Parts: sequence; C-alpha cells; structure tokens
Amino acid sequence: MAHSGSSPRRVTASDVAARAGVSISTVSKALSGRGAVRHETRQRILQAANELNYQSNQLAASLYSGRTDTVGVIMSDRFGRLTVPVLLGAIEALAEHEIALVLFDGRGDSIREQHYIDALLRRQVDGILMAGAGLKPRESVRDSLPVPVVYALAWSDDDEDSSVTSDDAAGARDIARHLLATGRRKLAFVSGPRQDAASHVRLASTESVLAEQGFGLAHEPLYGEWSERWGRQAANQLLHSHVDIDAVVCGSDQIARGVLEALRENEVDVPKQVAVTGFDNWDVMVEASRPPLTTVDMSLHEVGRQAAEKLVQAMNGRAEPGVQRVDCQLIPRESTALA
Amino acid sequence: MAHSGSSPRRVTASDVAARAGVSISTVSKALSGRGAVRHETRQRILQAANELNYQSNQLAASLYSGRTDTVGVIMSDRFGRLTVPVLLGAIEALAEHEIALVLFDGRGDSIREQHYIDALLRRQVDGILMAGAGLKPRESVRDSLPVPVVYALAWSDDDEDSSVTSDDAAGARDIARHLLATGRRKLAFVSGPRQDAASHVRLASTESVLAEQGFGLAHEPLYGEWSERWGRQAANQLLHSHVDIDAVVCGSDQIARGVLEALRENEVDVPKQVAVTGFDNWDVMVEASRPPLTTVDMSLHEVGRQAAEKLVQAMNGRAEPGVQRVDCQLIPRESTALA
DNA sequence: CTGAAAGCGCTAACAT
DNA sequence: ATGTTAGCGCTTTCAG
Repeated sequence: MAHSGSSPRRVTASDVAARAGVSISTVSKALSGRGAVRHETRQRILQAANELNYQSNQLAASLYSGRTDTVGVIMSDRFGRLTVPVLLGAIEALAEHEIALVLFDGRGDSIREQHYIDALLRRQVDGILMAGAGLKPRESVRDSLPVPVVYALAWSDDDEDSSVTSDDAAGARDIARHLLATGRRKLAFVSGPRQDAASHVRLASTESVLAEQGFGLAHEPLYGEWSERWGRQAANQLLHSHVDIDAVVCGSDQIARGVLEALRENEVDVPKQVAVTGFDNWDVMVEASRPPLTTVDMSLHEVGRQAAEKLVQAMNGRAEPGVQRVDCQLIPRESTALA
Repeated sequence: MAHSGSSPRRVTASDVAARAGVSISTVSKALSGRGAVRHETRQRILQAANELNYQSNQLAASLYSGRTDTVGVIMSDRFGRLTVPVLLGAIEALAEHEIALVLFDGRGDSIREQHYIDALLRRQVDGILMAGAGLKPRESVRDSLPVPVVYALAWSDDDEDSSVTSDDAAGARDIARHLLATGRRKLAFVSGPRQDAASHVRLASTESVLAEQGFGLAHEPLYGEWSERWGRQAANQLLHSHVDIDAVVCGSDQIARGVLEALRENEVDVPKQVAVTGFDNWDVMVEASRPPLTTVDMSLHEVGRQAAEKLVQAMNGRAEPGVQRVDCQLIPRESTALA
C-alpha cells in the first residue's frame, strides 16, 4: 500500500521519549551514541524508535550545529555529455562522506546562477560546487561567500579560488606523441569551431609536440562543428586537397568518426595509410566506429570526484586554492595501430 | 577575491535588527511582507539587510513551518540517456515552483535506495521522486511514507501510487502505422535483448498493428544488444536470409543506425527499397545517420516535468494515484519517405 | 506599528 | 545515568 492521502504526523524525539518512558535528552544521547546511557535504557529507546519508525529531524540538528552535510551544485552551462559524468563523480564522492547534494541548473545564465547561489545559502549548504561544461576559465562567482566554493571542469579565473579540471592539453600532447611514436609525420588537424577553447588548446598542444621535432602540420587546421557530418566533410576536403597525410587528429570522437566513415568510403585504409584519433572516449562513438578509435579519456568522473573531495576538505577548513588538473588517459585502439 | 580561509560568520536577522534599530520580529515582518510595518521602517530594514548581505536561514523557517520547499530525487537505476532528460524536465518544473531538489543515485540497489529515502526523510523533504530508467513496473517503495512519492519512467506496480511514464507502446504503434501508410507491408523487427521490456512492448505494438490488417512480420524478430554493431549484424542477417523485406523496425536509434550503415554498404536504397525506423530520437544518432532517421521521441523531458508537477500537486494535498502516460511523438524523416 | 515571548525539534552544558 | 534548561534562527500570536 502506498502513502494515503493524509500523511501521518511526523514522529519526533518526544514521541520516542514518551514511549520509552525517558526524557527527550536521553533519547538524543542514546540515538547519537554521544552520551552515557545505561545499556538497558538504550535498548528500550532503540526499540521505541524502531516501532515508531522515527527519523530524526535533521533541520533541528543543523540549526544547532550549523552544519547541514549538504552541498549545493550548480551546473553552470547546460547539462551535457561533459557535465553529467562530472556530476556523477561528485555524487559518488559525496555519498561516501554521507553528504547530500542540492542541484540547480544554471543554464549558462549568470543571473540565474546568482539566484541559485542565494537559494543555496539560505538553505545553509556547507559548500558549493560550480560545474561548468566549458573547458575554459570562468568568472569567479562572487566576493567572499560564507561557504567554500570549488569549480569543476570550467575553472575560476581567480587563483584564490579552487578548481579541478581535466588536463586536456596534456591529453592532446599524448595523442600527438603517440602518433609520432607510431611513425606518423604528416598530420592534419580537424576540430570544432575555431573560437572554442577546446579547439584552441588541442591545436596548440599538437603543434607544440610537432615543433619539438622541428616540423609542423601537413595541412592547415580545419574548423567546423562538433559533428560527424563535419568530420565527413573535412575528410573529403583533405582527400581532395591531395596533400600527403598519414594521420588526422580530431578534436572530438564525433568528428573522428565522421572522418573514419569518409575515409572508409573512399577506400583509404585506416590505420595502414592514415591514422585517426579522437577525443573524449565516448563509448557510443568509440565502439561503433570502424576501426575502433584511438582517443583520450578526459577522466571526467574523476574530475567530479576530486572536485567534491576538494570541497569537503575546504569545508573542513583545509582549502587549497589553485587549479588542479586531472590526468587524461590515452586509449590506443586500432585506428592508430602500427601498419 | 574569493572567500578567504576563515569564512565570515553568517549574518542573522538579529544583526539586521541591530543595524536598523528595530526588533527581530519587525525584521521578519518587513522581509516576509506578512506583517504591518511602516513604510519608512521597512526601507530601513531592507537597506540594512542589503548592506549586510543578509540571507535568511531557511532551516529555521522550515523548522517552524514544517515545509522545506525541497524534494528528494532518487535515480533508482544508473544515470543514462533515458534518465538524464527526465531529471532535467523535473528540475525545470521544480525551479518554476521555487523548489529545490536533493539528488541521490540509487544505482539499482534497493538497499541503497532505502538508505537514501531515510536520508531524505531526515532532511524533511516535502516529497520524493523516484526516477527509474527501466520502462517497466517496479516495486512500490515502502508502506506509508510521511510524504508523497511519484514515480517517473519506471512506474510503480501498486496502483495506489502515482506514476508518470512514456507511452512508448503507442509510439511503437505510430511507427507501424506510419510504415503501413507509406505503403510498406513486409516488415522485419530488430531490437535489443529479448527479455528487455522495451523489446517486448515494441514488438507487441508492431504486431498488433499488423494483425489489424490481417498479416504479420515478414521475418521473425531479431534480438541482440542495444548497439550499432548489432544493427549491422542484424541487417546482414536479413540480407542473407533473402526474405523479401520493405521495412526494418528497430528498437532503438542506435540499432537503426547500424542497420542503415549495413544497408548502405550493401547498396540497398533507403528509403526506396527498404524503410528503416528507430526509437528515441537521440540527436547524435539521428542527425548523423544517412539518410536521416524516422523515429519516435519519447518526450522524456515532459515525463520529468509532469512527474514533478504531479508531485507538487500531491504535496499540496491533491494526490492523483495511477499511471499517467505521456504521448510520444513520431518524427518522420527521410529513412521512411515515400519512394 | 512595534516588541516581547513562546515554540518548531534537536543538542549539549549543567545539575541532580 | 538521567533530567532540566538554554538556545540554534526564525515566525507568529499577543500586548503594548
């Protein structure tokens, strides 16, 4: 049977006390385990609590203690492929500390964000996690909040703040080095919009690795959308340019998959003639692409976890300002295998 | 500047009162707007509150009122493509009511689920939303909770409970009718695992529509994984069977995309020779497939919204038991266009 | 129109 | 070992 229309009144410590024949404070001691209570009395109280299905009112406890064991999370950009894993990692880490999480969706609107920060403060959260999708710095949320704040993924531009993000620059360098190590020298670069930070970082990393060896890209960078369709177009463009290429570095798995498809349709052998790399390690793309795609996992779950841990630390008075970068993982698959 | 190590003490109504030279209760009246306060006094109080950056302590207010304007959400299965849109819809609807949401991830573990329900009750949430990914009934969460519960997507097996889910059976019928309306008669059916409720419902709907016209599937149903790879395999299986087919009904967009790819590689013209349909309207799949895929949108966002609305209603004493099914939308695209 | 006082449910000194 | 009391910050009678 489900709950009936009129909910039963919530049972309080005083109900338990009455039933066990003791005072309220004895109930509190018995249940919290923090006072000296005779064994037999404790048993009686536990039984009464059980029979009444008593759940202590944490509001009252928090009002007294000043702690709610709750943190606020504001998704500052839209929810998406990047932010959901971060959120999940944070949830997991917080659950281990028995901390609950109040979630708001800021939708990339800073007015709304402010509004939600106020709502969180009124709810007396012990800390705030700002989770943003953009792999770029964002404005600090406000001067002097009464609780610690940690930024996840999109880090704060103020280095007094604490942020945790993914070291995607290193990931992109790993990709480039992997290509060099497997003998490729003539790289093309295909990414999303030119103005996106992700495009910029990945290009810069790729070029810096090549520069160490004294050469550059074999074809000028191609910019478009973060889509498979653009990947297909770009690959065709490369093919028609007749520039000699032995690897295509893509800004995302989606783009890479489009590139793979177009190459396949033009009977270019991957990885023999051309290697292809992605970025994200997005299971759906990576498993379905032919051949399976070498890519970089941004460890987003871990970014979420570590951001949450950092916040908990700060809540315990051990704040660590600065931007922490979580390592990415190169995932080599067949699309770059040695010929 | 960010928050410094030692956070400033939180400012309370009594600070505001002191600064405005009035009593605490006058502050309360002025700020809540619920008491009679002289205009000039109110101004003074508002100004003081502003200067001190006062945020009222909702814990205290809730302790008094018995309302927290907070609901708990438990994702009972893993987060996934299905549950995230539901969650987003719920967040959106709750935000409109100025209700916050405490989120837990039950991970399909009912012990954990119970644990989180208790945690929510201790936090005095006004209601609980159980969001499950499985398109099938689930056990009612517990006898007689002190707050209303609404189930989203995975509905409760107890019809005293309130649930909101997607009418995917109707969606699957729409697909079948659409194929008949565009002249197809020889349908194949490719889905995920045989034991999954989604497979079962979609097959049953398809067959019932065909039965109305007095015929059945042209090929026995094919079951596999919810993956593109399986879609490709299944399509090859169909081609090798040499059974005459003019449409492939797929249990998901991913499968459909695999089917499309395999057909394309075998130079079967879609939609001229064979029509293909998916299920989900998952942008990434649908946009990248060639030709664009006819599919069904399960209105998951709307399921989340309506579940949240239903919960708010129940919290206001107007519970409506039963399972409510949100309409799906047929999205016709080129993969079923008339020849 | 304003303030003093009681109380929401809990915890922790302090007293017994 | 147990009970009494004060108080967390707010809202709301009830007096003035």
